[in-house]
Amino acid sequence: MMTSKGQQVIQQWYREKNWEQFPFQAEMMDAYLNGYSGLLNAPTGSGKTFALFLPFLAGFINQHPDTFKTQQNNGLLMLWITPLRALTNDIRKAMQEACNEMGLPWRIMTRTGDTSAAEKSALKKKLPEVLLTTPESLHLMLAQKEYPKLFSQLQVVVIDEWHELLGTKRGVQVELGLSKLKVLGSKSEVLNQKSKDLELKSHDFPLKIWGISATIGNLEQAAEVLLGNDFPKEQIRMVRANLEKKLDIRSIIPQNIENYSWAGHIGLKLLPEVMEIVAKSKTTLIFTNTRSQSEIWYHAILDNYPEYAGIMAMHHGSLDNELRNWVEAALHAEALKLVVCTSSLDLGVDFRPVDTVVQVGSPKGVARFMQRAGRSGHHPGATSLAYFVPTHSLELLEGAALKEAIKAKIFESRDPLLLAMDVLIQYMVTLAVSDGFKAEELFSEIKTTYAFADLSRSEFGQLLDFITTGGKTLAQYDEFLKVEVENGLYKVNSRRVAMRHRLSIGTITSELSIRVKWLSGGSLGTIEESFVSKLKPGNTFWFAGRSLEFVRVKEMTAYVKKSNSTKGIIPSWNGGRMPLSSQLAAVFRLKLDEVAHGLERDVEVKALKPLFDLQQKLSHLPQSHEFLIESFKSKEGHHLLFYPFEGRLVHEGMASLLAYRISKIKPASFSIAMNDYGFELLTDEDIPIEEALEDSAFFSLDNLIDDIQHSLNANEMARRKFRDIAHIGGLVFTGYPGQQIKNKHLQASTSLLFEVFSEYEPDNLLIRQAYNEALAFQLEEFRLRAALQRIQSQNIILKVIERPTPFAFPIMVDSLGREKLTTETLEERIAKMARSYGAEGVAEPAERKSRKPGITRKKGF
DNA sequence: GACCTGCTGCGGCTTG
Repeated sequence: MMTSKGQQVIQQWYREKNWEQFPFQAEMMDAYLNGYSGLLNAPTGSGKTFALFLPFLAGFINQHPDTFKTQQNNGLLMLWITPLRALTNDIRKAMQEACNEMGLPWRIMTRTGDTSAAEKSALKKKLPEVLLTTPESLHLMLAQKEYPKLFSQLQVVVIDEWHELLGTKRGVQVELGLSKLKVLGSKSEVLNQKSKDLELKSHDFPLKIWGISATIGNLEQAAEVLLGNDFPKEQIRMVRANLEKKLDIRSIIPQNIENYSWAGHIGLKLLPEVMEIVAKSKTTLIFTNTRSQSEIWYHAILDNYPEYAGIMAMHHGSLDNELRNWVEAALHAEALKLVVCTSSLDLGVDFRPVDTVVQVGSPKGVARFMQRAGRSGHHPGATSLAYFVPTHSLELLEGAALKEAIKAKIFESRDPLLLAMDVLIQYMVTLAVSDGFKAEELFSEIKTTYAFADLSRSEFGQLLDFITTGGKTLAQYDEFLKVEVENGLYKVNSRRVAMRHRLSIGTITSELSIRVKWLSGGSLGTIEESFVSKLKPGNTFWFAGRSLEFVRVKEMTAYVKKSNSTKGIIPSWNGGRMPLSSQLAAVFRLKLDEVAHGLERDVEVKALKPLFDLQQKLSHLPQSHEFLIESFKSKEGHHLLFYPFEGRLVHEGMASLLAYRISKIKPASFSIAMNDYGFELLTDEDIPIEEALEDSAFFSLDNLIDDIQHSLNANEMARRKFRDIAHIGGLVFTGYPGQQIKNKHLQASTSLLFEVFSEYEPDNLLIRQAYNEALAFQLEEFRLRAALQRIQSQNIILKVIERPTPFAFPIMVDSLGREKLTTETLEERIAKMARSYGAEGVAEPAERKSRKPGITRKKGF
């Protein structure tokens, strides 16, 4: 094959930079120059930015072989979208340097929330050749008058980190944005072709769209979603980097498994073992699952290993940005030996000096663990070293499952969202705010997206009604009449409506948080309203790794001063709940089956032998064709324990469902507890479980939805989902920047809307969406069905047990957490419970306790 | 207002 001028220039420039090291770069160049769009599957640190930027440059040079060094442009040629504004600056710098070195007089700019007003207006006057932006900022651009001009010269759009967006509403927003760019881009290219007679190989979609994605279970589908339904299949390419990353994963095995905790999730008992690893490593990242767990670990290390003061830092999403940036910079500068963090450090730039990663507690998913493990040994060819620290005994088996899954290359999928009406409504108003839209034109554009392929014309009609007249229900309220129709053009004429809309573009909603500031000025981060409300002036709490005395709260800010107290509570945040992924759960069940068959391949399984022996002795070790139920009586009542090993969300739904089905035989009220492995039904009456099991309907899928509606407070679940939907759909205004409307008011108004719709317009599309979201995300209906189906084909083993088994114990401890009034720490209560049940293997508060800091894992006082 | 272990991410500054 002839190499074009563009390729020669690029190759010459890139030669010193190890082009040959990444063979996929050549394949990418070829795909791009031949007019393909598609998906590049490459991890961070593989030069993926250049893999797309350089082919684009080569294409440009080919179009202007003699003049490219002087070629002036009057428009945007490349749009680069990333989910993280922090990434835009690094990418911009790298691109700009490349252009400078090649003598190309180009400007690379960013447009995000961080871009100054001056820069934004500069952008409006003269567009750069390359613009780096976020999905939200793209939509803000679409909300500008005469936005088509911005994109009239556009040749390629790159969606970086597509796997992070796919499966979220931000992803849907990207799909909608692309459907518009495709129309604008193709129109302009047709013009270009006529006037300049460009020689392009493909003409249907001259706008190229490329996604960059880490490995996920559904890459092919990821490409489909990105490109939409109308993209010609023969114009799509998948380029795979196929860079094998060597991983060395080791579980930390508690020395005496019989004395290791059966329950719990903090894992501090293994602190000495972890610190041994830290001491031997150059730089270590300790990943925890929650922000409060990071604080707890940081505090414990500082207390027990004071020599780490100054060379250790913490990083999580509620810490001030300035602090987080400092930590990242210090990591790069190799000034830190240890960072305790959450997944906030998952993203972003690579941390080259890191040689060891420690994961405390189950990462709950294969991909998440891979990504974290990959943070260490960040040189091409280097081996990543990651340790898994179980926080309770049985979790050790997850370590074995993780290794197995990684070996078998099992990855989670990101399921694309369908028919997110709230996002669509927002988009429609966005277009109405700028130049307005024609209904039929827009409908056909929207139909090209994967998300709205099944949108019916009548549903679209309902949405049009909704934004123009408020729909059936809200027609009397001016507040909701946003869009007007003039000669078939849907337009927003009110400046107030337009501005409010621009203020609320985006799909990320969050709880109102309180900023924590020193009395002397300077911000530490944010904590939640509910936590602050429990503080009294003079109280001490630990946050951002410091002991703080609460002074007062004023205008959404909690003022604090330094405290010398070594005791204090640690805030916890209400974040998302991460159930065990279905892929990891499946491998976990596989491991359990091996255990039941007496196979002891893994060190983890060997170590757990005493625990499994006890489980077998007291009850049973289920094989893969068996389903274990344990029945047990105590002074609290009748306990039933079920073990689907399917993740806690599914267990929550299944527990309510089965409780409901039992109560049809004999009325009773149940209390429910669950973890990722199973769930417990507890009632003070005798449960007719044998009778229930004889009925084939017990685990049946028949009447599933109906029974779920009866057994769970489906209304309440939908009402909670509706709150976010109402925000995104623009039904409530969250206030001007800096003066947010009180949470309680918003709560009340979305709740009211939910009721009004439910009563007068039950077929309302947003209400329907709320129920669907509750079913899909809260209940994981799909997994619930699959689990029920599996159980139906299994042999049910019902064991009457004398006392809690190793499987049962952690679940029953879980239910302790819900008791409202107690002054004991969880640890004390576990110990007490262990004594009262005579359960073996439950550690008394260990001898290490004297070294431990005065942390109680309690919320509030 | 509910959650009780629970991550991450963006954007906007003027009307009525």
